[in-house]
Amino acid sequence: MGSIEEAIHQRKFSSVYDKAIVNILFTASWLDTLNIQQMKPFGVSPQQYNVLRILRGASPDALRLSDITERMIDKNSNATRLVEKLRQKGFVKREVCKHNRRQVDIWITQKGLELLAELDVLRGNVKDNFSGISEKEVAQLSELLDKMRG
Amino acid sequence: MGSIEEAIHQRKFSSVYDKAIVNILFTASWLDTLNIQQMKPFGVSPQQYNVLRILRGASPDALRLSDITERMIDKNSNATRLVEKLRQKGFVKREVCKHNRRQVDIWITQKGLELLAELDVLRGNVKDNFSGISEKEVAQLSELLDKMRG
DNA sequence: TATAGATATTTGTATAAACAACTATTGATA
DNA sequence: TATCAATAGTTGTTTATACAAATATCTATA
Repeated sequence: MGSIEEAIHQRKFSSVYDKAIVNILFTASWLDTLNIQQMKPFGVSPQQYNVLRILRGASPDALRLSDITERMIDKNSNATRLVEKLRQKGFVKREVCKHNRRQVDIWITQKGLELLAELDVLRGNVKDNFSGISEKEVAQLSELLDKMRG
Repeated sequence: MGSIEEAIHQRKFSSVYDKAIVNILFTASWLDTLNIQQMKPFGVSPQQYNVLRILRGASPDALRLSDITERMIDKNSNATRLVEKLRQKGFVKREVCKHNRRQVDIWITQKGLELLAELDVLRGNVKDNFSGISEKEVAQLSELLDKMRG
């Protein structure tokens, strides 16, 4: 696909800043599209996958809904509804917290762990998808993004 | 906000590739949230803003719907509906193409140009929002993103 | 021990995304 | 010049986002 200029048929940007912003948004949309296609056969969306990975990180401990929200990539998403979707499919279990009944504890189930294991295999060695860029450069990309957000 | 590790409370990633992907998605969501808030008072969404900028780039010439789709940041969006929303607000004009009646020509109106001018002022010197990163680094960020997409 | 405020989550609702299916028009060709 | 495939755009439908408002519970304190 090459440069962002080719990708969106735009020859000039008003500044390198503007170009970088467009490039980040475009690349994210591109990644999201790939992810949606890859996960669709498994019946989960990228956001649901993200929640499952968060829960696996804490497993076998539970997380509260607010913990999940804090850790989500997209902070605006509605964790209640995502969790409910996952619960209906049997990938997570939820229970009102006994000590503080405002809170809800959520765990990933065995079925959820198995789904992630399948997806891990499918996603394979992530680096295989990025042959044109070195590990060092990828690390640098992350650093620059961190720096950009201030 | 600092590192992606802080931002989403995650200490370790399975690889630098995985971390970069999460970082791109997170940064895009963060930018989108800022953009939504900034544009809301003007009654346009980031996607609609994107379409208007594309049309300004061609102005005073028209673009066909397919041209707009090709140039959009989010290729999955429905250009028909975005254009219709903009038309209802008077920011674009559309007309079935005379030579090929399957095609639709779309122009940005004076009102649309004025809206963009206002938004340009508001968005100000984009670089002011990114004080922690140099112009050189921002350019490098774009290059790395291009490279990552292969 | 009432009560006001803080906290945690849920629900409502308008708008937008994802993606397939449909319509209209044109171009190629038999 | 009919017919079929290709092209350009539109519409339908399900699901998700954005964000405000509501509910439920807890905590501090007068």
